[in-house]
Amino acid sequence: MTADRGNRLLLVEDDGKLSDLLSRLFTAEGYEVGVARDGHNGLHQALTSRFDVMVIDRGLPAIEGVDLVRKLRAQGITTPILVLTARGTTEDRVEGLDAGAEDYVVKPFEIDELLARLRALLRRHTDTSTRLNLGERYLDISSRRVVGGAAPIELSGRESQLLQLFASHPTQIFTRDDLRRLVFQDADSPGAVDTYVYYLRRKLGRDVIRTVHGLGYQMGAA
Amino acid sequence: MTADRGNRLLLVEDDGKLSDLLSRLFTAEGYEVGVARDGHNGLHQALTSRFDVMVIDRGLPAIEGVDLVRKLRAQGITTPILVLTARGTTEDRVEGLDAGAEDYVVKPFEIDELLARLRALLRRHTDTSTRLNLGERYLDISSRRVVGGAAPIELSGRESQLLQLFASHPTQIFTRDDLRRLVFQDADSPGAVDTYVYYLRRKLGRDVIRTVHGLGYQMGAA
DNA sequence: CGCGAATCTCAGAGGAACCTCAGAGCGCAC
DNA sequence: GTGCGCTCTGAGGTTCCTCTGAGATTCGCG
Repeated sequence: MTADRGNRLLLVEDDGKLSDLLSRLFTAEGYEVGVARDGHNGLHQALTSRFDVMVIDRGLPAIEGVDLVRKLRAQGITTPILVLTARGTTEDRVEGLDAGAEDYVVKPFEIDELLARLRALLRRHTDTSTRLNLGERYLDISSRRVVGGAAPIELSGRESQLLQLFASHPTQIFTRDDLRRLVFQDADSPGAVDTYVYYLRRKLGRDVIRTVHGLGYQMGAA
Repeated sequence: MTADRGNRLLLVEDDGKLSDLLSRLFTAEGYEVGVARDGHNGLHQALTSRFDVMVIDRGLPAIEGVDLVRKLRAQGITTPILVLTARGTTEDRVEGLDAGAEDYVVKPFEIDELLARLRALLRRHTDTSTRLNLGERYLDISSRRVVGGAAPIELSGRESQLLQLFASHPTQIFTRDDLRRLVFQDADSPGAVDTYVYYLRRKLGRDVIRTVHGLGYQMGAA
């Protein structure tokens, strides 16, 4: 997950100076960068080569940026796309999202923000999905809800973190100490673990988490 | 464009057996079906809720089918209407169409033909570009009004922009920062986001937008 | 069965996040 | 100019989350 060595990035940007700057920046960050100067070329590269993420400028010759996104999505390409958009009207800024882009950055932008968003994009797209199986129900990580019953059940941040851990390692037995270190910030808050197990049980039913007396807790009834 | 989720269909049919059969058929076809057994009820539902298409029988108690169409059109409702009729004379047909119905099917009819005509009706009428689904209601972007409740609710420009963004991405969670960058011009107006969420909730009900504590906001009841 | 240890349950403190709303500033229409 | 509606600010009140701690309950072993 940490190893972002050699993620392949396609940059579609017509402005020479900006293109140059960005491609060097991305390279310095460890990306393998492919550059296209217009929409046609971008489309061609995207269709003939594999990329992990794309950065596309809105104002492009030949094919406009948002159209390019649309065409790519129409071709079934699901690679995450970040759109660079000039500071315009609200519609301008939102249109990229509607076309199927995952994220957008408004120019002029902070370099650090752009890089952070790229990392977030890759991370988000890497971990398989936002859903974790809970038997009958599932946990929607991004919206922190458990869905599948009559009404969705909302979880707090901690509750969600804890449940995530259990759900992604259904057979593992976690000691209180494991959980304290993995989920809870504070070095010494031994009681908090028990409390949150209790909260989850209260919200989701006693069976979600099993107590292994003397050892710790485990995902229940998997 | 994005949301392929169930077109809402209102069926007004007094004959119990036929009503039952049709509503099940439409549901199986993927429509969200509302049923009324007489003209009064049909009128009431059409005025208080939003539908994408209506199927109305001519021979109705209380208010006759064609009269119902006329009343609906008089109320400014432009939802496409398909009329079912037992009689098939030219005059009948003309009367229904004059009243404002879009299409006409004579009983006994072929199921497939009925469905095909419904699809055609929806396709033709899909000026979805100006409409965004809000569950029971919809946002008319061009007039900046939310329609479908008792009385249409007028929104200001900002309110409309914000709601548009939520409505076109019902599952996405937007951070305050996302919203600030996308909807609000000013780089730093962190409080404005909260204020406009508050305005929308005050006008449209608390549930239109969900708070995800510590993360941001999301379209409510998705 | 009886006892200590482990676990469960829950009220509440403290702080962060959020909601509510009055009002100032601005632009536009008359 | 005057009035009105829209946008955004900022302050105060409220709600929610997190974690603590203490009493009640259950567990496992002799």
